[in-house]
Amino acid sequence: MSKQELKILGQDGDGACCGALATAPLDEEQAADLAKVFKALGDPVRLRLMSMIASREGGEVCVCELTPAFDLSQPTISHHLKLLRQAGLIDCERRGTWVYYWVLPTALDRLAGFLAVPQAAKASA
Amino acid sequence: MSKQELKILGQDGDGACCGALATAPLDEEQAADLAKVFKALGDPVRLRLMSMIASREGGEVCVCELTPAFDLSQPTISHHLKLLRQAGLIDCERRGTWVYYWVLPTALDRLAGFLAVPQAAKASA
DNA sequence: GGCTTGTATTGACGTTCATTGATGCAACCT
DNA sequence: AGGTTGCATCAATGAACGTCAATACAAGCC
Repeated sequence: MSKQELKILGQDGDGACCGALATAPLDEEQAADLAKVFKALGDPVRLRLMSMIASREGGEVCVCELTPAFDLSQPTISHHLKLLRQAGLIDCERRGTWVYYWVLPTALDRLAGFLAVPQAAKASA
Repeated sequence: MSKQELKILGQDGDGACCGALATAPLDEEQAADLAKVFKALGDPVRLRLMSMIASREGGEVCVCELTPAFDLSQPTISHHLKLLRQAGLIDCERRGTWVYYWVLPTALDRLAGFLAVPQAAKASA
């Protein structure tokens, strides 16, 4: 079910890490990859989808519970879920008739770590 | 110099806080406000600008140092800087002939805190 | 005052994106 | 098999976005 996802926010820690934003200037490739993830979060509908999935007890939500929460058509919700999945922020699995989505916590943590301003830089603020 | 900036990422801590994404579903207004900030980061040029400014010794960068780092026209860079400023991520000040930009660390920290998955939710992952 | 340099704003253009109705596919039910 | 429900894909449309050339504004210099 999980086809193409971005690898930047994967499990291993070779590339960008803690406070990378304020550590050194990003090169074009890093910036392009990260921009895709932030762009995925840069839409109110997708942010609400993320929070609805992330805040769910058990961590999984059926699409049938997400769609009626919006004044949008079902294809639109499906489209947004696809973008979030391609950004590597969520994943899904078909279980019988229904499809369940969950967030990838490591992706969120890595994004958070990327943004957090390192202590060293806080002095000169 | 600083006209309109988003207040979501301001100094005080009444609204969304640590791990808010995974704590409860966002309402439409919260989602719309936050989406603007993530959207501002959802462009490779703006991400590079952010990292160039944030990683700068002293925390300030003159526009005249930013513009030549890109294969883009000066108005385009100015446009991106304006968007970052309107998102509340950076601020600027004119000093004689030149304009200096710096990041607002609290904004980044609040974004990072918003994304970070709280410990409670990590168990069920 | 005029000239030059640094930065922001305007207006236009091409591309990307969000949204929809129609359609397709998968799984259940009888 | 036929019908129904849940979800994804397709094709089209209007809005938003990134970019630039031209222009305007601000500050220093002659």
